[in-house]
Amino acid sequence: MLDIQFIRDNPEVVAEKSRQKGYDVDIAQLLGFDDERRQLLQQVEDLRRQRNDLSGQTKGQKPSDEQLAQGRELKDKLTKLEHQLASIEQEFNTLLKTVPNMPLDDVPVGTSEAQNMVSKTVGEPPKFDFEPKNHAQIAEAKGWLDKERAAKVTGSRFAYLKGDLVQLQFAIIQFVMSKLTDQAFLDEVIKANNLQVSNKPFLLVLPPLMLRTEVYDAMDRLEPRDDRYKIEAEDLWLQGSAEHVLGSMHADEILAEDELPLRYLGYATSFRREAGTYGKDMEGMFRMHQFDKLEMESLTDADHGLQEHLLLVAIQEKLMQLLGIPYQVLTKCTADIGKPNARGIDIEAWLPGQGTYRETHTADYMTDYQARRLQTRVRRFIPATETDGTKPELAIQAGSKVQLVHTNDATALALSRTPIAIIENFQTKEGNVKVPQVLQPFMGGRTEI
RNA sequence: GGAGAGGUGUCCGAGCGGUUUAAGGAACUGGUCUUGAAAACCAGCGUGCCAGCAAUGGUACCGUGGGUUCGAAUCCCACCCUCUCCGCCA
Repeated sequence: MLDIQFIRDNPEVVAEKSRQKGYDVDIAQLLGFDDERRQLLQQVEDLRRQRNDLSGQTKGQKPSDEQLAQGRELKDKLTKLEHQLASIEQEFNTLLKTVPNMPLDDVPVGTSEAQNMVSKTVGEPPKFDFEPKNHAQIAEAKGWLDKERAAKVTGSRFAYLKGDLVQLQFAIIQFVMSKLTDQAFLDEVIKANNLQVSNKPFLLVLPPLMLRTEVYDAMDRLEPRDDRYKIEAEDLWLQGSAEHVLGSMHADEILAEDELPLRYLGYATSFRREAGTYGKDMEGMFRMHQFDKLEMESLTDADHGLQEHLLLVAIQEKLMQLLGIPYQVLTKCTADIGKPNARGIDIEAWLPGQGTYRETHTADYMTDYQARRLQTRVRRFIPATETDGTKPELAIQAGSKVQLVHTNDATALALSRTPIAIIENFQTKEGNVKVPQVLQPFMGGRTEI
């Protein structure tokens, strides 16, 4: 949710930037509700003050008939006004929630994903002296992927993964966990990219895979609900990405400043209905209803949010480089970053089987937009300042202020799509797959599968 | 699933119709003392919203939502969650 004060102060900016993201929000109507609401609120608070005054007078003694009558009258007026206030507040809040986060200035303006900008290309697509196969052909020939039987049990977009592919998946998990929990690795990434961030390692988390409606909605990731799985008879949804359950972990908390940044590396199976993608990417395991993912989630204070975002992208890139997968970095345009996003980056891996780059990672920076509804805050210290003594009234006493945190999430590595990239880029003429060197220690030293 | 207990500020914890503008403690911040630190002592210290340039004032918040009352953290109802015991279970 956006700050109403910001909207009051910058109505044109909000209207324009919302439009850039593809949201048509009636800011004038929103501000009208806001005015109405504030006027009512003042009347209600005045009546409450009168009630409190009266209650203070009769404290410890029986109220007179006159006081009782007065109290009843106040109560009637209040009840009426409070109902009016509640209904206008509901309209106000509903409309306020529809206002998207403001994109940062460096986000390219665009009307569709076609305007996303390739900001960087790393690695050369491999050259083959044979016709490269796609991952489905290789995996099915190897017996690694069985979708036919999965269709029998669960329907389309599910698969049984078997054998070496499973081992490869767990090797990737081990590899990523070993890097992100290693301070030396973070130091290296921070230094190479000239970032001003903490080198605190990530904490491994196995989160719950379901969450309640209220929490999901507060994360602003519940919509479109068509793409979510609802648990029947429970107020629970299957999470679509570990950030949904990781980011909401600290809802309604006021964190201590020295706890930040909070960095989590969550491993979770993610569930997506893939509504509206019928017939798209049906081959292999590119687009599944369920896939495993390692996800980074960071909570920082407002001053470190953007640097943290850049760190997460740098980590994504470094992992891809270590694996040796060619990729490009996409700066997403205003139309393609999500509603709560201020900035969004995608990484796309080169897939020789498709002869194109395809999305394997996302990095989202939400500023304080998610935190406002989650009510995840940090108590920050304001150090005392002294003057030279000539104007002691200018000295500021030490104190603290409570601020919303900034949230960041980013794919560390998505299973299924990263194995696809490995299978296709490292395939041999014989239909085998060379194991990237960094994964070999986690594959029992095997160099080819 | 059955029975019982409970959800209060950053944390612990008292309060169970009107001296609560939420006791007390811890943590934290500043100070005194000290060579320095610890301890001790003194002082400060919740969050949101509304008005205001500000100082400040008002109001709300004691799991959530309703209700009773002149007045609710306190009473009633519903729901959510946690803990203990029993049962079931990987």
